[in-house]
Amino acid sequence: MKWYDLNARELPWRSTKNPYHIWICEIVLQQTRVEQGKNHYLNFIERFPEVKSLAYAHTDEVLLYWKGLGYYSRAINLHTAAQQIMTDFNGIFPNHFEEILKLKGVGKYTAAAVASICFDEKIPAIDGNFYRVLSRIFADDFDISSSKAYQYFYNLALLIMPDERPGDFNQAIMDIGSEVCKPKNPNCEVCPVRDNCLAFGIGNVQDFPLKSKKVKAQDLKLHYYHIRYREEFLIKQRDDSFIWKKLYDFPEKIPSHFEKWITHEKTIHHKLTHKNLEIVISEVVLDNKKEFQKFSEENHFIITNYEESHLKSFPKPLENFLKKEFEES
DNA sequence: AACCCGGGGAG
DNA sequence: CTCCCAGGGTT
Repeated sequence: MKWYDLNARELPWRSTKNPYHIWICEIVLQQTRVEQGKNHYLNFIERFPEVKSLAYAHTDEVLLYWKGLGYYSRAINLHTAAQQIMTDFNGIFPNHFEEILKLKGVGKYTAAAVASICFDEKIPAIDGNFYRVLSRIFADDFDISSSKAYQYFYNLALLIMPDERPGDFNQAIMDIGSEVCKPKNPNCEVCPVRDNCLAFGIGNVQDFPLKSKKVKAQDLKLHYYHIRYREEFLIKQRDDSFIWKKLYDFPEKIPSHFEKWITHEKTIHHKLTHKNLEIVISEVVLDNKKEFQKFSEENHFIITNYEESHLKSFPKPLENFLKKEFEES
C-alpha cells in the first residue's frame, strides 16, 4: 500500500468512485491493455455519462463507441445491463457485490472490482495480474488455466488482503503486475515485495504462473460481395452469434445472374486471436438501379455509402477495405 | 469443465 | 512467430 501511494499510475478512472464510471472502465479493460482502452473509456463516458443515457441509446451507437475494441459481446451486454439497472434497480447502480454480479456481462472479477473500489467491500478482484503476482510471491504452480484457479487464488489473496482500502489494494496489485511483476522481463529490482517473494528467492520468477492450456488459431474463409451502384453499396448486420457480434458487414451470397457483374476480387488475410481469416471480397458493380434496389429489399440489406457507413461499426478488416476503396476512388 | 469471443502490442 | 492483456457467457 505504501508503494501504491507513491507509484500508482495516474489514470482517468482513478479520481472517481462513481460506480457507473468504474463499471464502464472495468468492462472496457477486460482482456484489454490500459493504453488500448483508455480513449475508448473517455469517449464512452462523455457520450453516455450516466446509466440512463446508455440504457436509452440505440444499439448501433453503443457499438460505434466500441468500434475496434474487440469482444463485441461486451458492448451488447453493457447496453443490456444499463437497461437492467433501470428496470430492476430503479435506475440506481447496485451497491453490493451480489447485486452487481447480477448485471449482464459482470462476472466475479468485475463485481469484486466495482464493490471494492466504489463501496469498500473487502473482496479480492482476481484478474490476470493477480494470478501472476500471487503465484510468484508464493512460488505456486497451481495451473491458472484450470477452472478452479479463481477460487484457489481468491483464498490465497484473502491471506494478504488488508481490511482497509480494499479497492486501492486490488488496484495496487494490478499496478505491480502491470509495471513491475510483468509477464516477461519482470522488474524485480524495484519490487516492493521482493523480499517476501518465494519465486524471487528461488530465482525462477519466469516459471510463474503455470498455464497449461494453449489455444491454437483455426483457419476460416469468408466470402463477401461488395455490391455497388454508383456511390452506394449494400451492408447487413451480423447476428449475435459467432464472430463480430452485431457488427455490420457485406452480403455473403448473390443470385447467379449477378456473377457477370463481378469486376474483380480482393483477398485479405487477417489474424485474430483464435482465427486465421482469409476474406475474399468480390466487387459487383451494377449499372441497373432497379436490380440494386430489388436485391436490397428482397434480402433486407441496407443501402449506404462511404460517408454514411461511418455511423456503423464494421469489423476491422472490412473497415480497412472500405477505407482503401474510398481512397482509391 | 471445455470452448468461444477481437484487436493490439511486446519480445 | 508466441504470448497476454483490469474476463464472461454458453454449452
